[in-house]
Amino acid sequence: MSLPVARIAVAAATYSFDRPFDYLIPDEFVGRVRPGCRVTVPFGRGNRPSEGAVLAVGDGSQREILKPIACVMDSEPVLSERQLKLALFMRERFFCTVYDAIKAMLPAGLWFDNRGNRRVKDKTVEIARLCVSSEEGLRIAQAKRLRSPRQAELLELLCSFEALPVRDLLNHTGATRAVFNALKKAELVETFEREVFRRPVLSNVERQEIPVLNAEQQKAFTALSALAVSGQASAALLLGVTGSGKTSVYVHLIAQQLSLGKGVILLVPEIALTPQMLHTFTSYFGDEIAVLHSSLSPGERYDEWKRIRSGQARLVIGTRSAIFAPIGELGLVIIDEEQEESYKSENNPRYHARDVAKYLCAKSNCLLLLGSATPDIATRYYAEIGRYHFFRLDQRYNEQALPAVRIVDMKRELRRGNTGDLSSLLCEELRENIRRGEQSILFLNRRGAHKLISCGDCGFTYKCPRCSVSLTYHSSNRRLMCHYCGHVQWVDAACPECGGTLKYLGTGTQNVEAQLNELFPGVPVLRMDTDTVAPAGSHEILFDRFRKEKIPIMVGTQMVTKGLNFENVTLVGVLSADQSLYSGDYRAGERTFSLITQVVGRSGRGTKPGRAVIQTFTPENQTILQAAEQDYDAFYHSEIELRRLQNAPPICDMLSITCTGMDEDQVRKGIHSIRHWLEEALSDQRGVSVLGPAPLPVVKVNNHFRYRVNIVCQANAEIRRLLSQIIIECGSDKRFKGVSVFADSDPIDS
DNA sequence: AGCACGCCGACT
DNA sequence: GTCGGCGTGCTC
Repeated sequence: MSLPVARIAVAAATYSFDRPFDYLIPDEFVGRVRPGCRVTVPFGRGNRPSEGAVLAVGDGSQREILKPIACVMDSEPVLSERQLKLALFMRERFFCTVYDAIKAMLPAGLWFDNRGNRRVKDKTVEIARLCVSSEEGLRIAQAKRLRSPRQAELLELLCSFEALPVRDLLNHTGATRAVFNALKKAELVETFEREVFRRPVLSNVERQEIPVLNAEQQKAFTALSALAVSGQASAALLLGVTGSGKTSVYVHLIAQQLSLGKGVILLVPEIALTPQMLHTFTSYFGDEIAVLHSSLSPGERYDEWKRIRSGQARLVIGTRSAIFAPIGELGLVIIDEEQEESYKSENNPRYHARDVAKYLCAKSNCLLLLGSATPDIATRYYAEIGRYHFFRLDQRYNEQALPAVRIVDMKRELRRGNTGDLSSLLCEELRENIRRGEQSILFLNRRGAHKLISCGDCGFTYKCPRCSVSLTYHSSNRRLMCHYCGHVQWVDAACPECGGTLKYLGTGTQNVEAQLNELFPGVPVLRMDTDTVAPAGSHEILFDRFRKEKIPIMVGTQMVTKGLNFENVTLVGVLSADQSLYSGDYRAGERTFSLITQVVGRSGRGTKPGRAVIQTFTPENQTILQAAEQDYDAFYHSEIELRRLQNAPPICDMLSITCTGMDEDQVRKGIHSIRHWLEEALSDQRGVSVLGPAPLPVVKVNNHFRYRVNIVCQANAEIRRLLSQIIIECGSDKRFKGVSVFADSDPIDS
């Protein structure tokens, strides 16, 4: 005698004991409990109820004493077999529980509140329909005309349609609900509920033919489409300079997959998901599109998810988590601007959408297309060594001149007695722009919250003797520190190279605003930084004001680098190009390059030519020169050499273990013992080195201190298992009380 | 994590 | 005698 048993991933399990648990399927649930359904089960000694997801169903022997499933949350599976496998993969890859992975895959609207109601209800409309034939209906309407003209009118209208939403019916006739109810009572009409979707996308967009490709685009498309229809898994990089029309190639590939009956996911960074962009895609693909991004309401998100799952929408456009869209038969995944850091999740599960996409494309035997003008160094490297196919679009059509870029040596400014943040050249240019009624954007590079120390005379900066990354200054202990290996040293009284004065760099937007007010009294300045854009969506309002009110100057951090086109902006100033260059991270150069190229690209988007001024203490720095020239190829080649020297990704992989907790001392002790474990376990491994521990660039967040060790290695299953084991052991070690531990691959410092 | 079980000290 | 302190171990 065997019993029906379900294997379940339980929400209450923590990473240290996350494994499938077997539960009995009670008779009344047999058939309803299927893989991919969520259930609730009693868990632990106290049998407290916990959510879970059914991974498999099967038979168990009777001898086992299993607890029974308490209830079934879904009448239909909400996860496909593929998604269940993906969740298991994510556990191995991203050091999270299976249920963590599952939660990331499903829309929040699928959960219940504490009263047991679904938080987001299926939205329906009430539809009216005739109970009699339309001829019959018209006759009755005629007969009723004198006695009840409103009813007659309503009835007549309904006769010319099959069925009509009650609301529309009443709106058109101006009748009240009572009139309609009378008809219903007379059994002339009936109503039923029809499910509708809350669509975030604009409907009534005029359809448009997909764009014609030029010769270069056509060549890339031909090669890519051959890969896409080959029935084999592949990955490709499409390196297309700005204005080369990558999107047109995407559109053709998408159209091809849709015509083959396959689904497509197009991932974009948050900022790229603008109404204009959606409008364009809607004009090509109409209702086939579903949109998924963070500012949808739970209802909208849930409905888009259902439209995808039912196959009504087969083109998904969305941000990071859209990679989990429940597409039946996946034919293609495109990641646009693939170097964007927003594709990596900063909290549990710490997945990178690109890794998930790789997995899915491999399992679905389809093409993963990574597109960018400035790809991630790692992606470009893989393309270069043949791991990815590599295609380029080098022609810029609708030719727009690149902004004229000038680099200002801030050391010289300092020598000339200008101690402010604005060079004399930039001031002149600003004045000129104000005079002409054109707008300017000043970008303040504040990446890396800590200060950088640089020589005001020769531009010297401190480098770690072991890691060849810059050291950052910690005002708390007044020492320099390396964020990879934890190396610490004192600051010299004078520049060790030339004996000049050491300068502490790092300014805020308020500071710059004050300087601008002094220089240009009465000229309005708009400030954009994390402080001024606290409420969600408010930066759109600020951008809008900037555009409409033609405010002469905008000063901002990160968010001004991306975003929309401002026709009237003809001057861009980068105030502290160095700041991110010496942030003490192996990605510093990459980040600086893309930051500068992006911000320079904000200038001269309209008909007037643009100018850019880059202020730096190291005007001879190669990365800054390459960014000013917008020479991505040159940058790639020098950067990859540097990575080779540093033995940094993509030459090697980087894994990390991080400890966080309220008690800094405990966290430090914890991370040190982790370092010792790692060293011991990896001592016999060649080509593996353990760096750190070191504090994160911002050591304390929400009263939690954060310290990290980095493991430079060739990441394989064995090393991942070791990390997993270490995290698990920390969970049951009393020295780690109050300290939480997590692992991450290729962490982004923040 | 969260809960029960168990083995010691203070107390009506 | 027992009530409750926290340390220990397990979760189908």
